[in-house]
Amino acid sequence: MTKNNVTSGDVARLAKVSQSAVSRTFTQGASVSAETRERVLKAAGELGYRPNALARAMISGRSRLIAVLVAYLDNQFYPIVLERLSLALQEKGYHVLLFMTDPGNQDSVVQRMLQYQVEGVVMASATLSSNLARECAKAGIPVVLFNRYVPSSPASSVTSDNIEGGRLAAQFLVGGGHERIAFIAGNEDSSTNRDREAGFYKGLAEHGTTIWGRAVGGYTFDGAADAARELFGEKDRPDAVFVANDHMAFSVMDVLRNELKLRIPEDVSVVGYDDVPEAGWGGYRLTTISQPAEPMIEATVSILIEQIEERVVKRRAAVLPAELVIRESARLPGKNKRIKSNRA
Amino acid sequence: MTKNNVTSGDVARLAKVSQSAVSRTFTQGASVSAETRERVLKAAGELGYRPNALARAMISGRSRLIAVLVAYLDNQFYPIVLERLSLALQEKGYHVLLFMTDPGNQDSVVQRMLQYQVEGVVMASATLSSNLARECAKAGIPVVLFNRYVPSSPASSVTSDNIEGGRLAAQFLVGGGHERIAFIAGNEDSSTNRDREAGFYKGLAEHGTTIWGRAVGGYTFDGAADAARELFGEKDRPDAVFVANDHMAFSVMDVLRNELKLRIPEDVSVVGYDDVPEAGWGGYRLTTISQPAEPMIEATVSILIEQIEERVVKRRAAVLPAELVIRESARLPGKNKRIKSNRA
DNA sequence: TTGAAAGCGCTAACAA
DNA sequence: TTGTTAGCGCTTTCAA
Repeated sequence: MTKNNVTSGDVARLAKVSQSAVSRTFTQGASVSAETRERVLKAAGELGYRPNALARAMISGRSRLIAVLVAYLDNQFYPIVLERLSLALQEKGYHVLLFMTDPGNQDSVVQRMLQYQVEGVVMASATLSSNLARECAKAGIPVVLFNRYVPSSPASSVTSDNIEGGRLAAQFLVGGGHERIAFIAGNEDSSTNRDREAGFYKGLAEHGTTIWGRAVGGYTFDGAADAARELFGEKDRPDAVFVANDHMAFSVMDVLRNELKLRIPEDVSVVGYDDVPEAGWGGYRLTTISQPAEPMIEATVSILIEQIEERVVKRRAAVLPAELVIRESARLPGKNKRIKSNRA
Repeated sequence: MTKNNVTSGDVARLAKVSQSAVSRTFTQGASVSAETRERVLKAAGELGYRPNALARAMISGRSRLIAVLVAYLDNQFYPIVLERLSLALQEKGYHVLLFMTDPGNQDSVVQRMLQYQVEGVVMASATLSSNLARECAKAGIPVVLFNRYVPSSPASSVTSDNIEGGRLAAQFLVGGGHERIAFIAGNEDSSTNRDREAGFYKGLAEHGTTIWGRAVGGYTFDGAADAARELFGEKDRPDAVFVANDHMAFSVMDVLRNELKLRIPEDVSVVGYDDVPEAGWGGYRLTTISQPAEPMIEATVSILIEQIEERVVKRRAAVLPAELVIRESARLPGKNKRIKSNRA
């Protein structure tokens, strides 16, 4: 603000055309003659004119702003998603208005993003309050839940096939000859945890076995450490554990190795979920279920843009295939290095 | 947009007051009688009225938007900064417009953020193009460089005391009795690398020694791995290495341990810079120089807000103290567990 | 294709 | 304290 004085009127005066002519040269698909256009561009260049996006948004009803709500960025999955998502949105001419939320401030966040006339919202690593969903629906703004879903809500969702992912983990662990297989849950209210866990149990059942032990880590680093201590503290400990995400799996591995002096995978096999960059690092070499970040982002953007441009908000749910990535934190079933999901 | 029909006019009609009365009840410190205020609030509540931030920004010249430019989010230092920064800004009533930039698209990013009438910009993990600096200066918009600085530019900066941090690393490594001390540089054009390296050499000199070897990792994971191979491939290898940031240090540790079968810290001591969360993880236990993220963010916000509210853009440079955090990746000099910077 | 005119939703003088 | 009035910078009819 402060100083961005140059308006379309100034340009018009210099170019000796009407102000609307200036506006037209700067709007896609408006009819301007080549000559007018050139004069306007020249004048604009001389003055350093830049259309005011706020004014444009007001009159056209299109802010080209997308609210992205994020709750915490310490799980590396989300920074990467945020990076790719911004990039993809930028490419389509939209811009990201970033909000950090926690359950406590979500109502004020909703108000603020709606005041800024955002055209869509994506929620990643954040819990959807029913209030948010309602307000957005009322305003006719599409919202997509990234890596989560709420069946009862009108919000769209994009997830990996968590059920199938859980099943893959079970199949791999059973195949590896493990006999006491445990699970460390994330946040029990989350759809990701529910589905991964359900798929995992289903997979175990398909191979005629069941869960040996279970603890809850709440998707936090410290919570996972406690869960690991609880599960592996006894003499009769599990010989394999499926952890609901990589972020927790690292913490579990730390406890197993450093506190309990167990070897991975000789004493215990560990399988995670997400395939964040650290999973490939030498300190962990974590066998995990990979979430297809890129396709998930593409789906998010296309759902959003479509609903914005067609001006119809309808619930859509994209489920992208997950895939097992074998590294060294779990004993191998055979010699195949990569098992694909059988649901493409 | 689509549907947020309710305007201050609608509220005014229902409350039977003027439209300005409505505006006043929603602006800080405007004079409205308790009665009017109440009637307006009631009507607003019934209609679900929400002031349009865009319209407000236009007329008042205050968008309350801050552009945050980021280049890559795979170094965990930045996601965490982004999280805290958004939170701090949100608390002050500002909002983050996020831009992912690379040297190639920076010009278009500048144009876009200026179109949105941002009131300030912070650049983290991104190189400042002189064009950006110039355009912002012309527009009277304060910019603060986070974790970097450009001496010749009008942009403010917030950094840790990288020179002193480098010195601390040298002192610690020399104290640990190492005799062949090497350095792995980040991006050689960056101020962080220049200062950390200069401080490191200065520290070595103060103890009557000099650098044994040096390689460049470019602040990337793969680049650091190559640098480590280059430096440690020879028979006559270093017995200690200071790596210009943690992100690279992890990669270096992976190469040393897994490829070269060297023990840390028995064969080689490794010291990093940043103290990202992973540095504390069991897989690395990295001794490192901690950047004071919280104070750095506070400084960023206060520089920004002050310049926005006083409407004067002047160059300021905040340098916050760095501190050695001792873990297990480097041999100890004595038995003290924490050496503070001597410049508070 | 062009210009004149209206007006998006709001804040900020100004007078009352 | 209140209402009236004049715009902020732009897009979009509407006639020409």
